[in-house]
Amino acid sequence: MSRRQYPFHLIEPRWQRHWAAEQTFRAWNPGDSIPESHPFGLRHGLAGRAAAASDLPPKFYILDMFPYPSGAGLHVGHPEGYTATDILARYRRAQGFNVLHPMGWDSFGLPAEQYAVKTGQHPRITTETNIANFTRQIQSLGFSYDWSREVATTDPEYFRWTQWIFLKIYNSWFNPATNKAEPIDTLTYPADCQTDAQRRAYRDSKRLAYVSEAPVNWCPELGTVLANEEVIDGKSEVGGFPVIRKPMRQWMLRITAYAEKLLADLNTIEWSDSLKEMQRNWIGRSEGAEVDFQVDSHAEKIRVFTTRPDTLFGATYMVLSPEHRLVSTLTTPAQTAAVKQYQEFAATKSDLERTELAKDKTGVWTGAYALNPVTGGRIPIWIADYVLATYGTGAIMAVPAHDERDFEFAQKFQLPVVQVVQPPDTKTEWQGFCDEGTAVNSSNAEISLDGVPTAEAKRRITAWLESKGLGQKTVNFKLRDWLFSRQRYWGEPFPIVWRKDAEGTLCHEALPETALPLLPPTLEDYKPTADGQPPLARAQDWLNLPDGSVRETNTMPQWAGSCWYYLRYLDAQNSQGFVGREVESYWMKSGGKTPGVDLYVGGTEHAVLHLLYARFWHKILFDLGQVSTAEPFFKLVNQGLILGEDGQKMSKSRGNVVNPDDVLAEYGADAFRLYEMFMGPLQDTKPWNTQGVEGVYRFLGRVWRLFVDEKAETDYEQASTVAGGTDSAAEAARLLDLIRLSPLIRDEAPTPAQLKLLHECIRKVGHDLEHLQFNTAISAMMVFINGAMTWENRPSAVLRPFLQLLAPFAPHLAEELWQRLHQHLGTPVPSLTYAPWPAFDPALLVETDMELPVQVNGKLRDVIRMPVGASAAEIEAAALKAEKAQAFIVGKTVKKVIVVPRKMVNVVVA
RNA sequence: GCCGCGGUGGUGAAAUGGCAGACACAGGGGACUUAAAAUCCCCAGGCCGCAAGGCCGUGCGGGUUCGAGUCCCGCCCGCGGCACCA
Repeated sequence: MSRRQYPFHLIEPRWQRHWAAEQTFRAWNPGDSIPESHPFGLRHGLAGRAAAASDLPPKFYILDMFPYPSGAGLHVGHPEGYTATDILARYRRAQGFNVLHPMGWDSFGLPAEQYAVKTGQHPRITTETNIANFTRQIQSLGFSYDWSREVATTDPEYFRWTQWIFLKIYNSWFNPATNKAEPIDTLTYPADCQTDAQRRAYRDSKRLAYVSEAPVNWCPELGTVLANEEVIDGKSEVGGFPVIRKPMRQWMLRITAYAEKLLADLNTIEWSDSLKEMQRNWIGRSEGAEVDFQVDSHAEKIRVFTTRPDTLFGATYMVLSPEHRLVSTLTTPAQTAAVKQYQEFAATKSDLERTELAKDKTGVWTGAYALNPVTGGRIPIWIADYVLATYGTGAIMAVPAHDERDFEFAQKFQLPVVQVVQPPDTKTEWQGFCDEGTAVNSSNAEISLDGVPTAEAKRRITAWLESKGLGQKTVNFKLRDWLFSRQRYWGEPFPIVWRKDAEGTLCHEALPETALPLLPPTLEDYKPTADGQPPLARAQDWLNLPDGSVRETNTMPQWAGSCWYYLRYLDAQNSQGFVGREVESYWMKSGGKTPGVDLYVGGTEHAVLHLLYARFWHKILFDLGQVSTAEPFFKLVNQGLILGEDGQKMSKSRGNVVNPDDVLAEYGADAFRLYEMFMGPLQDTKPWNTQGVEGVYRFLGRVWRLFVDEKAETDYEQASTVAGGTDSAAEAARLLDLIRLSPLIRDEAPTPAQLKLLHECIRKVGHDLEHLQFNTAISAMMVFINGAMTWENRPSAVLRPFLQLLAPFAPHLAEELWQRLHQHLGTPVPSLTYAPWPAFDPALLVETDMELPVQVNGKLRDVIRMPVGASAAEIEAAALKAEKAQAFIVGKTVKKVIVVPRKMVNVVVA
């Protein structure tokens, strides 16, 4: 361990205690009574009174993605985003905003449960231990969170409202007429719903939370089902275990009802292009048409979805997915055995195998034919697993000439290929041509598309199909409804019971709101039951209610709690509702320009998980009038991954994991914060480099030495060596007392050069903070310090604003020096957090002279000094005489001279 | 395959179309020191040259422009996402 650059180990705990005692970062809600002495109140003239929303300054809501408190503790990736938001939070406070900057715990999750299965220790114990450790680690970094708003998703006082929101969703339906969610009692019933049971069945089929019996993603290793978003390449997102399809009765949330809004509203928010694109791809909107094909010699019709209705004349066969409901009806006796065998073959394939075998097309003919509605031709009906049961109608018309997959299939099974699109470039082979061109061979007695470009041909044929009642324009989405139940113990229990109705049908019923929170039962054993029921089914007393009803034994997925935590922060102590109206409106709506959370920073791993789910819940709550914005997160930034020193992803097995605690012990929180911001742009992936930490640490040391008297520093060094390792607060205070500021620091007028250096720094830091360019802001401060170190006097009027610039980045050091500076000058110490951000004065940057590069034919040849006010003609004349440029000008014809004011001169010669 | 993002010294990186490489790391040299650490000062894109200076240089090839790392066209490579979605 190298010698300490400055006593951060004494300074940092000291200021962390101070902030906690003063409640410095407490954010005030409308109606809150602000204490007499609180620096926010003093700054804004609100001390000692209750501030109405209209009295409070503009709000700024800066949010971090709250962590899952894992047993492994904090990773260096966590503080990257947290530091960025903290810097901005502190900057906005200095600018005068009412800043909300909270932290909490996404604490439901698998590891605590798996630990419980192994050891029998209740997941709550594990979770609390981990939260305590995370809290310690996060607090040691000096982040300016308002801890009074801390939430944990596992807290019954939190999840009672998660359950409450679920009930709101359960008791709503999506009204296509109003295009929004409405309470279920606005539902009107069709005429054939006469009995209570019929009405109930209809109602249950419309709810935004509904029960479905369908093939789901089952992960045997994890012992639970998973949402589509949690399955990657046929494996579980957590753990990478195989996932199979298995029919099960599960709770679903009707996110597909919001597909259009989730897509369209991406245009109203400031997220990165890549993230928006990921959500767009996941939602997967495609426009096309549904077309009905009459089955030959049969009453049935087969409906298909196609994005290329213009190729209808080229449909030479059809394919149903093996699970399609008509397969058994259509199959001829001769083909029955083969079809059955293929269905079984397809059913046993896992998702993983399905993807791996994607190359090789398989399928079986059903023996049946359909009629092409435009050509009238008899076309064979096949089943094949390249057609997915879950997309479109689960059936396609195959146009082998102009679809790659159909072409492959047709080749393999020798099915006819008919050209109906002519490529724009006549040299292009038409077979397998899938782009847009011109329709050919596409006419019958009633309609002709021949010679019509693809886009127009789509319109014409769709209109024709509609007029004939054979089909219609349709939009399809890849997005599937959200599988919302898990076979877990450590999650929110559903506030649902099951009861048999008069006819003996098992029906679900919501618990009343007064029954919330519904706590999970205490268990001895957290494993699923022997017959495969979720762990909650073990608790017989909890499960069976006196009135004969039985509780739902599934729990909600981990994503439930994170769907709305940013709303709970607004009003974390509210026991009457999930968030108060006025409070919600103040933080989410007021302020005009940026509705919702003003800045949200987190990793990219939640692109189609948390970030999609939370938008969905928010939109339901918006429709139901519970929140005042359509989108929760206005601006979102993804921090880049921090790699190990070897440039590889950090992992235990590689042994390249950097532990924040170690960095903190050696360099302190301020250096750690500064380094994570100095590494490179926030959004970039970048490798860790411990020597880079040394670099910013040295910079902080130079800041310290700019302020501190050398002699006092030596005295302190000796005393602290004698004192050894005692870390008591009293001892720390005694040692710090030995520190005196440099006598060079005086209350005297700064020189123009000193002011210029300062204001260049103010300008650059302010600009860079607005653009989240922390790395260049830090280098600007380094430039200032490198210059200031050479000064023979150190005017306080320059050092004071510098400390304000430094404060968001290295708050502990800045606070210490700020306090000392004021004491040194014998003035009262104002709050650094709420001191108004230094104003930038452009007038101080104006120079009398400037350096002007002289180019000849675009190449730099000389640099001339000119007065700032020089005219273009004067500059031109001087440039033509520039000594070093002469060699390139003399003897040539000057064709043109370009003078860019204050930038450069370019002499064009020939 | 499709979509998105990127490619600049030994390394992390800077550069509203206007002096490429700020700031830092690693490196080299020096001061201080009995010595080391720490600190302070200097050098540092490549090639040629004793030097002055010159030539080359932002993945590759073209183009626009007085001027391109930056804009346009066509490639190559890397990273991330999606992937039989009809």
